[in-house]
Amino acid sequence: MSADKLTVTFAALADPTRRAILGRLAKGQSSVTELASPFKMTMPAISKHLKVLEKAGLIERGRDAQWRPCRLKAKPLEEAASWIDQYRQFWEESFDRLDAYLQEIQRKEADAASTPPPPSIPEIDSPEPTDDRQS
Amino acid sequence: MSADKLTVTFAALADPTRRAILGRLAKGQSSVTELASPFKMTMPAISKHLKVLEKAGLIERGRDAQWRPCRLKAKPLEEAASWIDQYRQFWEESFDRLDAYLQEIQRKEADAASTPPPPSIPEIDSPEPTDDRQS
DNA sequence: TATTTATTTTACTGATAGGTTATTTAACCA
DNA sequence: TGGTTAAATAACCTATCAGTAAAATAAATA
Repeated sequence: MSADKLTVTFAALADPTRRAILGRLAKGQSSVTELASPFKMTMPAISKHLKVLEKAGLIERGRDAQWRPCRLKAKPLEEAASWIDQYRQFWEESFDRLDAYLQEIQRKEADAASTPPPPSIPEIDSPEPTDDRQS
Repeated sequence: MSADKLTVTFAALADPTRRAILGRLAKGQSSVTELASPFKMTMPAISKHLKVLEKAGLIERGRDAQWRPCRLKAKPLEEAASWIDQYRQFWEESFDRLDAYLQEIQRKEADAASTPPPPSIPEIDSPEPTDDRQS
């Protein structure tokens, strides 16, 4: 139980309905019915989506009489953003060329066998090789 | 078929094994066997993860004799990063207080009924209310 | 050509995700 | 109190996911 936070966060974001709900909540808190209105799905379906978002810490639910106002809690997005940001260099143009070059070097060295890895490839804080699998 | 790119990207990232694979590839291209080595799972499992990453455009596979070297292609991460970045204001401290204030205002106005939405809440480019559901 | 190495594909399994309808809970209102 | 509105829960269905073992494919090598 309890996969790591990044997994839960990304999984929550991997659904267009849930992303749209977050988009709506960015404009201010909202009731469940109001959140549901743009969608062609039933309330229980929305309720489930909200539960996923809540478990990911992306929303918080209060109580106002019979309404359960939802509020955006963007903190987990910070973690997600900074994980992704590790890779920024890889999508920036200038790096792409350097990358291609370094990888070519690396391939040749591998062929020639031995010799330590190329000079100083911008090294990424290896996202834990995750011996973490589910039983 | 073909859910939108963000969905596919986030879904690909919502797995620690796949994130670790990307982490490994950030250090340079790698064969499948090499990628598999840190994990306690079988080759076909890794092969499937690679297929998910490939379909998300996060890796590219070449051919070098019997090896299929994988390379990181970080472009989709850019899109993901900029989607998340819409919410940056919401996790930054200074905004949290403003947000709480604006949401309180908004709640009171809702109670009083009528009157258009509060002044100019930092508005987010509403991530499509996604009539997009799967058939 | 036969064998080995690297990888993918196939066929299967159990668990989970996303949706539904029907029912229940909670709070307000007449 | 009884009725209405808001939302959550339960029970169910189907599709997809993450893994497996076994077989097939592809290329190098003896």
